[in-house]
Amino acid sequence: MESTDFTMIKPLNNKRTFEGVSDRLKELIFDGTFKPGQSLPSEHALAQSFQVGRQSIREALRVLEISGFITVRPGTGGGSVIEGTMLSKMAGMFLDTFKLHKVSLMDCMAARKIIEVSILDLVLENFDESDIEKLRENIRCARAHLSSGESTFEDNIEFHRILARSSKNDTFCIVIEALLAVYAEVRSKMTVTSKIINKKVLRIIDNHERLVEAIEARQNQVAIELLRDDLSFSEELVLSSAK
Amino acid sequence: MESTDFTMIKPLNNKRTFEGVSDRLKELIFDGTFKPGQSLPSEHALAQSFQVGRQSIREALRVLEISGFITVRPGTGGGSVIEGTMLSKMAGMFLDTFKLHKVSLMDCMAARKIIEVSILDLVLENFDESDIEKLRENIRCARAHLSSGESTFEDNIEFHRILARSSKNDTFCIVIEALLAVYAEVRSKMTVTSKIINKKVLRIIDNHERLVEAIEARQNQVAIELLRDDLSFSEELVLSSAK
DNA sequence: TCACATTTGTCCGTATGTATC
DNA sequence: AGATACATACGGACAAATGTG
Repeated sequence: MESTDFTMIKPLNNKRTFEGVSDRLKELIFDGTFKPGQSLPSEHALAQSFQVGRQSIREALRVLEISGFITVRPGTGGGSVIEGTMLSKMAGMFLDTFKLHKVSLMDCMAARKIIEVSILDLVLENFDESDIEKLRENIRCARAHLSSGESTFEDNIEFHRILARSSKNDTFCIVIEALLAVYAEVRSKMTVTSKIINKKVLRIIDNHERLVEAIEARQNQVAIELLRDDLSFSEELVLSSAK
Repeated sequence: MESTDFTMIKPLNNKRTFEGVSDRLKELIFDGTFKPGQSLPSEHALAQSFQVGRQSIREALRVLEISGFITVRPGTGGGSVIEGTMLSKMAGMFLDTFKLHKVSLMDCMAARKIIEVSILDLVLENFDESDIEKLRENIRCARAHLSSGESTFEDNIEFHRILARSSKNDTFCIVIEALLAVYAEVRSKMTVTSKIINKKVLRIIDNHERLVEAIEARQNQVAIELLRDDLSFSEELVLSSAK
């Protein structure tokens, strides 16, 4: 300790070093200094800029990585690339929360039913032709996969994603993404004989198609009933397999 | 490299070391090997157990920490304590997602209105006396804070949290927690003159009280209208201040 | 194909801050 | 107050991955 008074150049923040770094980097991403697609400086460069050790930088990057702000790749030209969306990480964390809190599947499916039906109201108010086209494309895709013997699981998930987007409300998109993650996790663990599932899958796709028609024709009540059917069917499927 | 064949003691996983560690620790928390309130072994002990360096352990712990699985405290007897809930971290990440995706406040408040009204249906089916008592206690608390000049902001947030819990559906609790985080963030940035806000706050509390009465009396339609009023009022408040 | 530079991934040794006893 | 145990942080070193000439 020399006599010169080092009146707190850093200790004024009670945060840990890596927290200060990750918070600062978050700010810079939020305010657009670093844009999606761009890369953050290398760990070494960041350590020099922030005047901290590389370990602190790494822990800060770890925070940003699992929060979904960046993806990190090794090697030349690699580094920390700023992501444009946090949706998948967000949904993943939602899933972890469900597991830790041991939320019942029944609760989750019930909530999903209620929320999706609510969303449908918004969809019926706000949809446009391109939404209908995306939904139809999804159905075509699902039929193609079905006939070639591939799984239509992802298509069915995507259908509900597109439906949520058609509401033109981003909040619902995020919420549905999270709920779908739970659904996807459960379904992915289901072992089903393809014979039985084939008939069921066809029913789901046909149901989706009728739903799209009802939406386009603005037959609100019909659409709501069809969506309820669809979700009840998924509910049954999941709850029965989960014993 | 000796001639003895090291047939993959580790490299069989393509994951990074800290990922393997954090995933394994997650499993151990999920399956109840480590229970909430308990502490993980110290970093040094973990490093020895996993046969990896401390830095890898640190990054793994960082992942678990910001995911909400553990909280870390320095000092003797400190360490990594397993948390019982990830709700606040979850809500925080939801907030980050909102910011990064630049979701409009209007969307968020609209979604909240729709979802909370949906929840009210469940509340009216499932509430019991203890829920009513908790809501009343919250209102008493809010009035006390109001008369002593303190902020009733947290009370108002808590009211909606309790309402969500009364639905007995954990999924909605999580979703509402996330939406409330967005609301809280916006409100916390609002600078309001206490004179004006006092009248508004009183109106909110009175409204909450009438809502509780309507729920208890099972006047479903009245309750729904009162909740809509309450949320519309919040919506106005937030949207006007946000320009 | 073969270096070579860059960047992340990992480990070690050491020192410091902090909370508990 | 002192000792202890722990997280926090730094710097150096080397390995592994990846793109470039």
